Amino acid sequence: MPYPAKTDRKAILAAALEQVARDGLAALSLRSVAATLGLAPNALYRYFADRAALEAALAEESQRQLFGVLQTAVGRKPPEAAIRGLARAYVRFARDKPQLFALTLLPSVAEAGSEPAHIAMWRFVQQQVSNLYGARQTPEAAVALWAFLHGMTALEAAGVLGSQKPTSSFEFGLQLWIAAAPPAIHQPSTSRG
Amino acid sequence: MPYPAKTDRKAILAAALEQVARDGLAALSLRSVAATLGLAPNALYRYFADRAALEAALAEESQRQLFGVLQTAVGRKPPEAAIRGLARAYVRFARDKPQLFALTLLPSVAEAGSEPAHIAMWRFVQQQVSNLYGARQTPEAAVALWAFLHGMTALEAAGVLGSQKPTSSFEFGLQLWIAAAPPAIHQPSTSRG
DNA sequence: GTCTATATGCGGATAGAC
DNA sequence: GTCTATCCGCATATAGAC
Repeated sequence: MPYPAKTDRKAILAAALEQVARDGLAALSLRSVAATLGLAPNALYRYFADRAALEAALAEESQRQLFGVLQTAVGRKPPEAAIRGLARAYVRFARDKPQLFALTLLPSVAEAGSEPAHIAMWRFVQQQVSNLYGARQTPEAAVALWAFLHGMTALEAAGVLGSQKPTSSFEFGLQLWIAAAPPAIHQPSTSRG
Repeated sequence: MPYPAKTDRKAILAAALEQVARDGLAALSLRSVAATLGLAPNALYRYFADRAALEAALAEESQRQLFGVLQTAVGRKPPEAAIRGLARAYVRFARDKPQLFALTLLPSVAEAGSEPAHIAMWRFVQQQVSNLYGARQTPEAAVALWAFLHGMTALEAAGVLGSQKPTSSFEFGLQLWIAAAPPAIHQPSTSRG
């Protein structure tokens, strides 16, 4: 083999993800990724059809990472604590890795045979919400919670809050959402039946 | 004068805004704007230092437009109806002009001597919220509402809601937020004291 | 079948002529 | 204030070395 593989999907994704986390998706260039890996400027086209394909793979990876963070934050906590942990982890992820977080809502492409991360993540979130809200209002409540959390990250990232402390608004909205949960379902701590 | 002025800031902004509304900010090119105006590729640099300056001016304009829409939606409605109208208008603006709306949270630069649109808009929103919530919790409540609305637009635009109807979640979250307003202040319809 | 070399087109930005 | 000319960086695409 005169030209053994110098790289693979995994290495490319790792290098690209590092650059995105540092400079943002818009600043990403296939050339710089190739350079990092010691390759010709366009060697990556063998692994990704075009820039869009690479971006989709990066989006998938960002969603996997966010999902992992949320799972860790929830752990085996009872419903309300689980939601609080999840909410805090979501906002923190967005704050700590803003460039990565921006990929979270982009169209993604999972590797063949594996479930897209955003599907599994959304199912997970809905499960946590249903533990607190019951099945009836879960879809609406879950979307509303997600929207609130995502909006908070967007406002904070945009810097439009100015002197306004994000934390107090975060607590305000989250408390408001939790307080609206049906009290009957609020009691049992986990869904073990 | 061998080279009389063929254009001005206003004409450039109008042409650029039209292209942004159609194809998005990322697809905007100074060249295409110049071509639309019948100018050399770099003639715009006389009016804007660089692309970023043009983008900031476009952001300012988008914020002015959004502010106008919100003002119209509120009109002289009583507090709760004003909030509902404002919320609906915000989401509708984002849905109808997504590319323009995306400029709304970008750093903007107002023309010399005039107040930045986002400042005036935020003051306006807080006034509407205070009519319903009273002064005490207004800052937190206003940010929480804005975050929820913005998040809804982001989720809808990203297409992550799938079969989930956005409207029901919108109503759910909005109702939840309104119901949390202090009932004592909920009564008087306007602040005329 | 992976990599290199190369050509083309597009966009941002600057220098200097008029 | 506009023009021509030019440089740079990036993405796409193809031909050819090995």
